Amino acid sequence: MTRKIPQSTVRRLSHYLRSLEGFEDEGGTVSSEELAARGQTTAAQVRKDLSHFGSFGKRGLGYRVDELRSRLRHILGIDRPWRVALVGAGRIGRALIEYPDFRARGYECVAIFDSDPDKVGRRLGDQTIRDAATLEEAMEDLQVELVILAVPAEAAHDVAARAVDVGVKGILNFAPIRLNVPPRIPVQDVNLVMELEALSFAISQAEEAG
Amino acid sequence: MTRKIPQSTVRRLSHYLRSLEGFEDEGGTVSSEELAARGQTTAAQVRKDLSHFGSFGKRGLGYRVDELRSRLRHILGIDRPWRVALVGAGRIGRALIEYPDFRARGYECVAIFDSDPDKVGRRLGDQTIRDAATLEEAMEDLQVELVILAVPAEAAHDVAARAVDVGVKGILNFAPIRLNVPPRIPVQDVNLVMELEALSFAISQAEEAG
DNA sequence: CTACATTTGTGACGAAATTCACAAACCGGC
DNA sequence: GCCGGTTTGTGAATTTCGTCACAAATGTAG
Ligand SMILES: NC(=O)c1ccc[n+]([C@@H]2O[C@H](COP(=O)([O-])OP(=O)(O)OC[C@H]3O[C@@H](n4cnc5c(N)ncnc54)[C@H](O)[C@@H]3O)[C@@H](O)[C@H]2O)c1
Ligand SMILES: NC(=O)c1ccc[n+]([C@@H]2O[C@H](COP(=O)([O-])OP(=O)(O)OC[C@H]3O[C@@H](n4cnc5c(N)ncnc54)[C@H](O)[C@@H]3O)[C@@H](O)[C@H]2O)c1
Repeated sequence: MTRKIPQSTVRRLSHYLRSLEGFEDEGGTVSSEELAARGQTTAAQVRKDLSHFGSFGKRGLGYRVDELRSRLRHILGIDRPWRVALVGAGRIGRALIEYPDFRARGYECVAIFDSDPDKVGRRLGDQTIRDAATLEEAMEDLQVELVILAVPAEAAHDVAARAVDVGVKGILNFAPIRLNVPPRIPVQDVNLVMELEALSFAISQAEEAG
Repeated sequence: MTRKIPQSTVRRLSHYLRSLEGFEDEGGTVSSEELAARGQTTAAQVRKDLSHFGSFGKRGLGYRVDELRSRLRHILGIDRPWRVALVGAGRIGRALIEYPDFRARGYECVAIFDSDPDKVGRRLGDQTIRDAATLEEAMEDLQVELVILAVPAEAAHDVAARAVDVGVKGILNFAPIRLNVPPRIPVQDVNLVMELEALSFAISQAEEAG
């Protein structure tokens, strides 16, 4: 039933969950058709995506909103809190850590690290910025599971390796390089330059076609 | 030759370009094998990706680094500058606008807008923040082509529609909603919550498998 | 010029993802 | 309890994407 799930399916599951959160009628039901209309996909796709994980939903009726929501939360692994650390309290790091939606989804920031002596000791959000030299000790103590990596590219490899050494389970990487970590550690890359390039590609493509 | 290009191909092209920029030997050549080793793909994939756009490269030798680089720039549409406006000078907007890599790649910020009277008139980067009420007029005057949309979700639809009305060609959208713009306007969504969810999904999945 | 070592470009093939289509399940009404 | 209207769940068909394998092209050495 649940084997190799396409990455595109995972993204759609996130979309479905977001759609469901915009629903008032908690006890009500929703059909694959309605769900498809909100994301931009098809009813068949919705059903196929969900069927990878079991068959909740009643024929002739649809899916119960509250049940589907908690199922999706479970599937995405956010039916429990995650202990997150931010490394790199620079521009992007500060923006992220003050973003309330992460915590609302269960991602709880339990530590912030930076190597800049001017930043160490300052407050950011509800944390005091720690010296990056204490990263191993603190991450183990605090049982950090996820790292948001927002340091310059030169430092990213080193930080990632150290975090993995002390048992971190996954990395959200903003540095524009491919991290060299063991394959068992999932790494999610965010590369905003690439997103802009995808945009200008799409535009240029359309212009050429006329 | 050039028909419907997979999104995954576009992302790989960005990677190839980044790899090439790390090359010293400008006049030298690079093989699909070498290029594949730097991204995590195969030599055949590299050749297939490039073949969608023509056949540059010499058999028995490889691709000339400088030529391939300029070809990729052309394909991605970054062989010319793009006129970009930021709307929403909040946390994420400020982080982005001070990020030097955008300009280095040809994305030039020509205007910044915000609706908050406290922010209007302040400097940010090399720009003065403009009143969002003047968005239409200023965008037309400045011939803005791309918009980086970093406003709260409630405001995003409105801003997007207004930008499209005055001729903007594409949108990089950070608001966690699906914009309702005409299909001819490419929209690239960046949703960081979804990236974290993909991470926790991957981890949970691995744990269940044992 | 010929033999040889490379590496591209691409058609054929295979794998993966999406769409189709329909039997099975369910609800409400009577 | 049965009928009619719905909607799911899923094998099969289709489309899209990635890999393979090899002929054609190029450079080099002798
Ligand atoms: N700012 C953006 O909009 C943006 C966009 C895309 C990608 N990025 C990437 O995100 C990363 C951070 O970018 P930024 O703009 O926030 O840079 P920044 O210079 O503002 O912040 C980097 C922070 O990391 C700290 N740091 C450096 N080495 C460290 C180490 N070894 N351990 C702990 N902390 C360390 C620095 O002191 C600094 O506070 C970079 O890799 C950049 O390429 C940034
Ligand atoms: N901060 C993050 O890390 C982060 C991460 C992911 C997504 N986002 C998304 O990015 C968007 C911005 O987030 P943020 O954290 O920067 O919020 P923010 O509140 O710090 O900034 C939003 C800015 O937009 C301005 N604004 C509001 N309405 C406007 C309008 N109609 N026209 C022009 N400007 C307007 C506000 O004055 C404010 O300066 C949100 O949609 C958020 O969900 C933010």
